Amino acid sequence: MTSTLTTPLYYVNDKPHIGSVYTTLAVDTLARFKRLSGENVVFITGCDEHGQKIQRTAESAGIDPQQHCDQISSTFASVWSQWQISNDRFIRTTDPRHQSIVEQFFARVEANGDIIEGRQQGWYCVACEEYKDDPKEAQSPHCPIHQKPLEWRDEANLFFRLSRYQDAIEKLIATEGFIRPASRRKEVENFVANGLRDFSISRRNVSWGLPVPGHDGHTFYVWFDALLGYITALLEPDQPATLDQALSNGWPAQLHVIGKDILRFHAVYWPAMCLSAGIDLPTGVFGHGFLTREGQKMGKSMGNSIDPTRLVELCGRDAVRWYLLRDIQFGDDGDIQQQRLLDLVNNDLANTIGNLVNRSISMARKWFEGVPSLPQELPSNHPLKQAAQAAVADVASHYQELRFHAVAEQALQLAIAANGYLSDQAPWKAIKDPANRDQVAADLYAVLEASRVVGVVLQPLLPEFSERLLQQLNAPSGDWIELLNWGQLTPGPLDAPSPLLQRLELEEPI
RNA sequence: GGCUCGGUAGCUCAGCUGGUUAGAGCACAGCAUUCAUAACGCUGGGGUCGGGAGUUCAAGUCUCCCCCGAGCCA
Repeated sequence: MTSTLTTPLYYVNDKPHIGSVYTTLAVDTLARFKRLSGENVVFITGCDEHGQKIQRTAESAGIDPQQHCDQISSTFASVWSQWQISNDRFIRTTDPRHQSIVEQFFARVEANGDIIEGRQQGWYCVACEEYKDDPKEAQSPHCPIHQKPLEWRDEANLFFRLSRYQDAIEKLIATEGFIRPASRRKEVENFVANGLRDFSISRRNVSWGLPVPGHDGHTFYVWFDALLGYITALLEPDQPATLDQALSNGWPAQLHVIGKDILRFHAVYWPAMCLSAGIDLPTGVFGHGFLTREGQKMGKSMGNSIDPTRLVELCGRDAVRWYLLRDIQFGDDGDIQQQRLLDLVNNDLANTIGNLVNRSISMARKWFEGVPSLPQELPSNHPLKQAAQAAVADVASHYQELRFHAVAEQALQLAIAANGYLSDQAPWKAIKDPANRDQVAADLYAVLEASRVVGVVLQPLLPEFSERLLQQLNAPSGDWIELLNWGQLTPGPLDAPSPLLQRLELEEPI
């Protein structure tokens, strides 16, 4: 059983922005969780490279569209590597194998009687690659999203008979858990309830796209082609580009994680296409929220975009992952505030968790040369054992449901409990009387063990930070689920600790 | 215009089916402490719960109207 997880295939219109990083970090965390839990994961990301918008962008830059795509998609690839994203695949829709998959898929849909010729008239936004609903007689209408003039189109196109799938789609989106978060389901339901209309899947006069077999002059509408990238991506590098081969490698996708703006494509159009082609439906779609920055939309025109590369250089991977996934409930919109980023990273990671590990190891080394051996087993109602059990409870389902903030909160609570326990027990005082040595040993063991559990819980979320933490504790490795259980640190020497995370100090804006 | 979701301390947000003096974290102030990354711990100030009306013994929590913000559809 393979868990196929996807980010969107990012449009190569421009370099990666923080929003793409956000989505990708979330899927990365989920993928890491699943791998640690023993699942076989295919984590797919990549780029969507066709369409008139790309064609025009390349033209205006005076380069060949392919060259443009090569440039931008290589930027995406290098950003993901910079962020140490654990994707298994990086698919580009200009991959020659993709064309073959699209053709086979289209043939099935056409054979099923779902392709008809029709005429599409209306105002079109090239930037959205979408027809808008402005009335025919509108005078120079503009796209509300892009603020650009709409173009009048009147062309014969191929249509996909989406309307035939009204009932099936209604049933699908009513399925518990198919659309997450649940709060976004209503929106799609309303849209579907208004009646599904056939939509055009081809364009004329767009050369930068895949030609539609048997229909001269048509290229596939970029969305039709792009969604199929999820399937092409399943092909191993050396496998023949057949639809059946790809599908056997992990289809259906378990979850498509996307921004809320493209929920409809994934929750309605895409499943209908799959139904038509007779292939299994993805089991879930998660539409997350949008990020603003200091209360403002980000964008080139605003001049307040966040460059992922600069961000990671200034703050580091751990800090950004922590901030984005712990402070913003995944699914909701969020606002990136620099001061808050600094406060949370410094408080939570450097002070609360980092310093906990640092002080605990220092004491353990000073008085016991490392993890103390226990004179007798800790009582089963030990406060830190209980705190650890609370921290671990539901951790798997929190990850499974993409409640990353809840995971973070639970880990943090355990670290806070451990710090509090140290204050209560004050081993630095107790140790002054040799009669207390056993008690101090037990206390330090408990605190070190609690720290270990914090590290294990956070592994999918903060892979590098957790790795350093567990290494400093000389913690055992093994089955992740097992490692969540209390009491696995073995007595033995420890090396001198070094801070897990330096406090961030930023003079300049990110 | 129809619909959806929000509006709770300076900032992020919790507050389930209505029930004692409305909570947490951050920020801020003070105390304490030295094992530790000027870290940890404790205490405190701070909110007419968007506005108004209503239902109720009792409303942040229910109903209606209005205002503001985000979004989907037309």
